[in-house]
Formats: sequence, structure tokens, C-alpha cells
Amino acid sequence: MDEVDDILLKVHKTFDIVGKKWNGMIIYVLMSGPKRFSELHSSIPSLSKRMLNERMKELEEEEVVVRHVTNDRPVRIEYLLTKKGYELGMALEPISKWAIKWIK
Amino acid sequence: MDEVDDILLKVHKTFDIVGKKWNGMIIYVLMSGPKRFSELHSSIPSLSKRMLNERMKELEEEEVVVRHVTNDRPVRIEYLLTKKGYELGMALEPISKWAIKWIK
DNA sequence: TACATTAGGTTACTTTATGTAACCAATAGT
DNA sequence: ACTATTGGTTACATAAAGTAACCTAATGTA
Repeated sequence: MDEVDDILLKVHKTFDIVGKKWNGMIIYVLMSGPKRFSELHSSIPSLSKRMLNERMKELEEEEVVVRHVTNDRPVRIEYLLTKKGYELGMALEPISKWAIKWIK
Repeated sequence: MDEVDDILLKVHKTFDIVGKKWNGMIIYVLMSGPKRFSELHSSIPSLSKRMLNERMKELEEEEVVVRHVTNDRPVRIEYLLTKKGYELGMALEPISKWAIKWIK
């Protein structure tokens, strides 16, 4: 088992998450605290409900977020980062620093 | 001009680069030094020549990489990170740390 | 009673992005 | 003349994302 190849594989799998449209932004927004479906939707206006829903299902599957249903009516859904997700969010922070420095 | 919205926009634009299939891996591989077209291709076997070529054109356009043609025959093309690209690569490093910790 | 609203979706359909494999141009080696 | 090499390009197939209308359950309003 080649250590270098193993790392490359893991990095590759991680970029399959981060390198998927919308995921970076979703995690970035969730770093400011739990958000409801509609809050995520309005925070990223160009992200459609269809894609938001699909991405959240995938991120839940990856154990990056947790979906929490309240008893309110109409139903309210809160999405929050897991520890894994929070640490991924932390790992994305330098990207936002880079963005501020380099994007005109 | 809302400062928060401005940052969100810049982060959004950055995730349009990083959150595009293959770009993270390409930049990650280039962090170990300049690479020829064929070296990038063999470092990331599942990335086709077509997509590699397309991504490199885009990254050059974004001024993340520079394309350097040597006088050798057959022609050799070297891709290297610009300062902007190198700093983006640095910003991606925590992601590889996260990968090692969290990907099984 | 009937109708509208709200949250969080889902469905059907269109458009765009990516994958696959064959092909090409220039040069060098046999 | 034939073959290999590098860094592509082309045509075509499949997968992913965008769009807009619709749905469900409950509650509020006329």
C-alpha cells in the first residue's frame, strides 16, 4: 500500500465533495450557524430549491450536515454541521481569505 | 455597497473555480512543482485529455497557471502555478489535512 | 365553507457539462 | 516508408444542473 497514493485518493474523494457545484457555498454559509432550508435558499439566491435539496441529501449522506425537523407548523427544517462538517468548514476558511485577496 | 455581500460574492466566484470538477486536484498536483501535460494526465488517471486541456485553458484564463512551451521535439508543455495559483494551492492545503483525517 | 399562504420539497422537461474514443500534426527514430 | 511521441481536437453519448409548475399538510382569512 503506497502511502502517497492513499493520500492522493483521499484528497481526490474530498475534492469530489468540495469540487461539486454549490457544496462549498453551502458549507461556508452553514459556518455562521444552523440554517433552515429557506434561509440557505435565500443566502444563495442562484441555487435552486431542487439542487439545494439534492445537495443537502448528499451532504447528510456524507455526514457533513444533520437534518433536524421541528414540530412547528408549517414544518421547519434546520440543517446543521456535524463535527466532520464543521472541520471541513474550517478547512475552507483560507479559501475565503484567498477570495478576498485575489478576486476583483 | 454591502461589505458582507461583497465577500459572499468573492467567495462564490472562488468556489466557481475550486468547485469545478478536477480543478482542486490539478492545483493540488501542481503544488509539487511544474508539470507537463502528460504528467498531469498520469497523476490523475481518471481525468481525460479533453477535460484536462479544457481545465488548463480555463485556469490559464483565470491566471492561476501559466503555460510554457519548450523548444523540445516532440513539443513539451509545462504548466506552472502563478503567485495567485500558488496561494490558492496553499489555501487548499487544509483540505488535504481534512481528507487524511476524515476519509476512510 | 372556500380560498390563500407557508415551508419544504418533488416532477417533468430543457440545457449544459463531462466522458469516451477515434483522430491529427509535427518531428524523430528505424 | 513506417512507427512512436506529445499535446492536443473532434464527434458523439451520457450525466449533471437549471427551470418552472406542482404537491402536501396545516393554518389563517373572507
